[in-house]
Amino acid sequence: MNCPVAQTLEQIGDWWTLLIIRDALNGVKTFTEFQERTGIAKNILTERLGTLVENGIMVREKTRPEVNRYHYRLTAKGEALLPILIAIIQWGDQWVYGGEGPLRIVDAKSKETIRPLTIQAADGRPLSRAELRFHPGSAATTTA
Amino acid sequence: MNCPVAQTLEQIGDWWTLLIIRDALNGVKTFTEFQERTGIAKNILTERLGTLVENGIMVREKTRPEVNRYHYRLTAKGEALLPILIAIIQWGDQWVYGGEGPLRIVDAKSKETIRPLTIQAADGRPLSRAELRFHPGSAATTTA
DNA sequence: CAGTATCCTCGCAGATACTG
DNA sequence: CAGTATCTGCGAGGATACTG
Repeated sequence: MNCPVAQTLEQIGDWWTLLIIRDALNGVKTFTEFQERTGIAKNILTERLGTLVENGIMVREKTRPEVNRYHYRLTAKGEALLPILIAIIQWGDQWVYGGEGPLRIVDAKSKETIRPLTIQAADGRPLSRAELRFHPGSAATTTA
Repeated sequence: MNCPVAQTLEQIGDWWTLLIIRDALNGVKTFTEFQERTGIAKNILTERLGTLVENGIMVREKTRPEVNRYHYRLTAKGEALLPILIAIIQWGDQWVYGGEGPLRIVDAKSKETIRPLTIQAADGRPLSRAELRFHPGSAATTTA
């Protein structure tokens, strides 16, 4: 499917994959720590991490040259997933937890909760749903 | 899992579900049109639409009182998924298509492409990844 | 610790046929 | 048109045991 939604889902659309990325953004680095936090089976975790590395979303690095310990770290492509995660967290917080969710994302300095993501025109003006269009083809996002 | 990411994925984390929402945001309304656009099997589509309605993301309405034709429409909860979709589209466009993707999201008035989503502090100042913290527990997004 | 290597199952997706 | 109903498979995901 020639659609950025489908293509993105191809790389991160899997349940476990997004949870791995969530944990990575929270500073998790090692295989075992990912495994304990997500509760995923080891073979599945191996495969998911492998795919993430293949897709250039994470890299696998030795912690020290002579020991078999590894860190998984997000690449720039992986870090760029942050807005997706934020959007997901904010939606879940509002619509599942009614604004009282267990997780806040805060400004490190002021400790204040960050704003809901807003959609902005090229000049910075906020746009509502109705002011947006998908191109090309008003109802032709999709497929081929 | 008591985590807004997991909870959100519970409701929209499925491959087909997000594609349905993508199409709904593009104005698709009827069962058959969803089916043709996504290529999903009918029984699966039935189930997915049913779940979306159960979860309050879409509603099913008769087009006219006496005929068995229906429209599926996004609720406010469903429309609120827009930032997630936008974030996904923008990521796919940049990191899969290298900025030359097949889909642009434009300001209906000016026809200009909208900005990449930015993360903002309470005062509107844009925040980088490093300036964010997840609370509570620096590395404790997660679970229970 | 950081994985492989197997085995097993069950549930989801697909296909097809049918209905108001 | 807008679905239900049924069958069927296959493959992702889990559990467990093993390894450098």
